[in-house]
Order: sequence, then structure tokens, then C-alpha cells
Amino acid sequence: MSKSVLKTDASVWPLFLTVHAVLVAKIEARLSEAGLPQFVWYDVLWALERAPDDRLRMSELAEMTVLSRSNLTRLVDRLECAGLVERARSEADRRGAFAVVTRKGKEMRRKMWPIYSKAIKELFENHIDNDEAACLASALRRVLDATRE
Amino acid sequence: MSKSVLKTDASVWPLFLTVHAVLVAKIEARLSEAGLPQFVWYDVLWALERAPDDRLRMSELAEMTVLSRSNLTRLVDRLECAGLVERARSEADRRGAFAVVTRKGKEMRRKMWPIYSKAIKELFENHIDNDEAACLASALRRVLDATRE
DNA sequence: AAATTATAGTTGCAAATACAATCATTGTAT
DNA sequence: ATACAATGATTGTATTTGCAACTATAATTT
Repeated sequence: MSKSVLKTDASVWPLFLTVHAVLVAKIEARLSEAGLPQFVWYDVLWALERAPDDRLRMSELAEMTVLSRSNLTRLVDRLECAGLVERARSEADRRGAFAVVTRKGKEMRRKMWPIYSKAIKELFENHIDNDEAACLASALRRVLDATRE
Repeated sequence: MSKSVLKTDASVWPLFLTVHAVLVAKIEARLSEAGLPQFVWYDVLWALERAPDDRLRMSELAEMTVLSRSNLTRLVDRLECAGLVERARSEADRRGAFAVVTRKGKEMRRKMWPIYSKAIKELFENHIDNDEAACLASALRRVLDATRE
């Protein structure tokens, strides 16, 4: 981690924040326009779909999606209401609960993907070349790893 | 914008989201621990402090901070309640309102800065080297510029 | 084994957000 | 000048978040 002589990185954080805010707003707008739910729903559904047996413990899911426990509880409530997810009690640890994607949940995720991925491409990926993508990925990965200490 | 052969950038967006969520959570936690307000408050106060005559029109401020008009109205309500900001009607356009940082607002920003900047350094900047910072900055700048079209 | 502490998840309530509707003023067209 | 649309900001209301308190089960200590 070399010391910066140029003051480049003084401006990176604000830029990072702004880009995040703008892109999230635009992506949400596109999803909403298409009559689809927010992209957190996508993240949750996709996390579950990738998991073995279509399910994750609430706490695992909370960690993966970087949501607080209580917020995840409520989010899963809404997903359950919409029939996209079901809850299942854990037999091993009877305090525990699983969230499980339903067939309908998988369908929804599949329906969201084209809109979501198109938005990501058009707003983000298309403007970043290969080298930059690699650079970004490794930098962000390192930042993320550093937070787990 | 070269086409990606490697599938690096497929993972950049999720990583970007995760890093944002984790860092924001950690930074907010530090500010809150120190008995200080959220960092949006910082952003608003700083935007005003940099502006000529310590003031900005509500709509300019909303755009700079990437907040919706109505949310900014409420945020400025809270800042005003805390004595950090005042409102001033515009004489030129009598629909318009300015938000103006007060002395107390500047003090607060100054008090937040050490905590906030330390957090940014420790959690973000220290893990990014010079080249990466430059790369990140130019990529994010390009992404941001592209959204304004 | 009883008591104590820790963990998983949910709930209550206050605060913040999103979105549409509204109010006041300004700009434009007739 | 009068009417009509556009702009700047706020408000109403429903939804979502954040935090602390709570319930139920599990793990640890004595």
C-alpha cells in the first residue's frame, strides 16, 4: 500500500459514493418501470438459488446480503407474502430458520435478470475496460477482505 | 470499451455493492459510536461550506448529494432543528429556498472530519495503491459521466 | 442437573425513505 | 392582460429501516 503523493485517492471515496447512489437509483427506476421489485429481492433470491437445497439460514443470508438480522426478517416476510420464499424450521438447531426459494421465486428472479443485467451493462460495465475491471476487482476484493479482520 | 473475454467484470458489480454496503455500515457505526451524526450530514454540510456564501439552492444540494427533493427537504428540516443549517428564501426566484450552513454547522463538520476521514483511510484508502486509485478514479468518473446523457 | 450465558430469530416502536399530490411562483402562449 | 404549463419546494401517507427489547433454544459452567 504505497503512500499517495498525488492526491488522487482523496477524491475516490466521494466518487465511489456518488456512483453507487446514482447507479442504484437508475437501476431501481428501471426495475420499477418494468413492474419488478427492487434489486435486493434479486440478491436474496439469487443467494438462495445458488445455495444447496435452495435454502440458507436467516443469519447466513443476512451476512451474504449485508442486511441486519431484523431487516432481513422483514424482507423475508415480504418475499414470503409474495410467495417467492418460504420459511422452514431447522431440525438440527430448533432456534434456527431457513429461507427457501420457491418455484415462483425462481421464476421472478429469472424475470428480473434481463432488466437487471441490461442495466448493469449499460450503466456500469460498458464504461469500464478490461484492465480497469481487473484493477477494480482486485482493489475492491482487497478492501473487502480487510474488513473481515 | 473492449469486450471482456475474461469474465472479470461479471463479478465487479456485486463486489462493488458489497463493498459499499459493508463500508457504509462500518463508517456509520464509528460515527455513531463517537456520538456523531450519519455521514450524509457531513456531505450536506461540506457541500454547503464549499459553496459561495455558504449556501446552495435546495435543488442544487439535492443533485449534489444524490437525494430526492423530498428527502432533502426532510434532511434539511433535521439539520435545521439541530441548528446546523438555516433556510433562506431566494429573492431572485421567490419559489426558491437556500440552505445555509451555520457556524454551528461548520463546527460539527469539523468535529466529524477526523472520525470520518480516519474511517475512510483505514477501511478504504489504505488498501488501495496509487495505480489502483488512479484506475478506480478514472473508471468511476467515466461511469458517472455516462449517466449524465 | 440447575443455573448462567450465548445464539437465532422476531417484534415494537421511532425515525427515515419513497412517491404522489399539493402550493406558490414563474415562464410562455394567446 | 389572461390562461396554461413548468418549476421549486414542501407535505401526506404508506413503506422501510434501525435499534433495543424479547422469546426460544442451545451451550457452558458449577
